Amino acid sequence: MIDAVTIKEVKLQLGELCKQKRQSYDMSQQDLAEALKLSRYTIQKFENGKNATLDTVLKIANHFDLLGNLYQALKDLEQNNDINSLY
Amino acid sequence: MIDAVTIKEVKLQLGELCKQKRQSYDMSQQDLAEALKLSRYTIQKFENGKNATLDTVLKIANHFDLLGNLYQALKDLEQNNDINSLY
DNA sequence: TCCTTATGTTTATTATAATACACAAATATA
DNA sequence: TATATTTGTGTATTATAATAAACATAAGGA
Repeated sequence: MIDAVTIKEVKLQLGELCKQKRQSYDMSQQDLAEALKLSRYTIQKFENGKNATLDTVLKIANHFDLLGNLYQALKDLEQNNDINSLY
Repeated sequence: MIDAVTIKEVKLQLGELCKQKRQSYDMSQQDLAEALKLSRYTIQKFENGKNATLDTVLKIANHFDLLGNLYQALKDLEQNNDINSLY
């Protein structure tokens, strides 16, 4: 029996990923905020799993070069090929 | 030379995926809105590529059973294993 | 220890996503 | 054709994400 993943868990994981990617580029929250023309508070809240807008999430994803992969994954899903079915 | 995917394109693709999944379940925008306790206008705007909140996107993803895959993909990315590197 | 930097948190304000209507225009369905 | 259903759009209001500024608290380096 596998526990269902919750929306809250996904948001926390998104924040964790942002933090980890940001640190891997040796950037502070302030650095990332300035690079994306967002406020540090927006980054701060996102990294701690709070709600955000799609634009904010995608700006961050784009900065870490994840937009192409995301787009392709969405295309695959549309053709009823979920990620797992590719193996 | 590959054109970079834009944030706008990702939002449009997200909307398309929502529409396609919704129709595959024979649901109207109204049906989906009621199931998720969102307004039809929110679904309408999302399907047409407008900005939305993370909560809205994840509610929709959850309804179409995509949350687990998304969570795992995020976990993989955190370990520097992007989707492509799995092949 | 002092000084700098990064992060967490608050308050107030602004911008905008979400809601709740209504109504028109398509798109089926009988 | 009619009729019903779905979708697109408009307007006003509400809820909340984003901003801006300040301040506290680490945590790290000189």
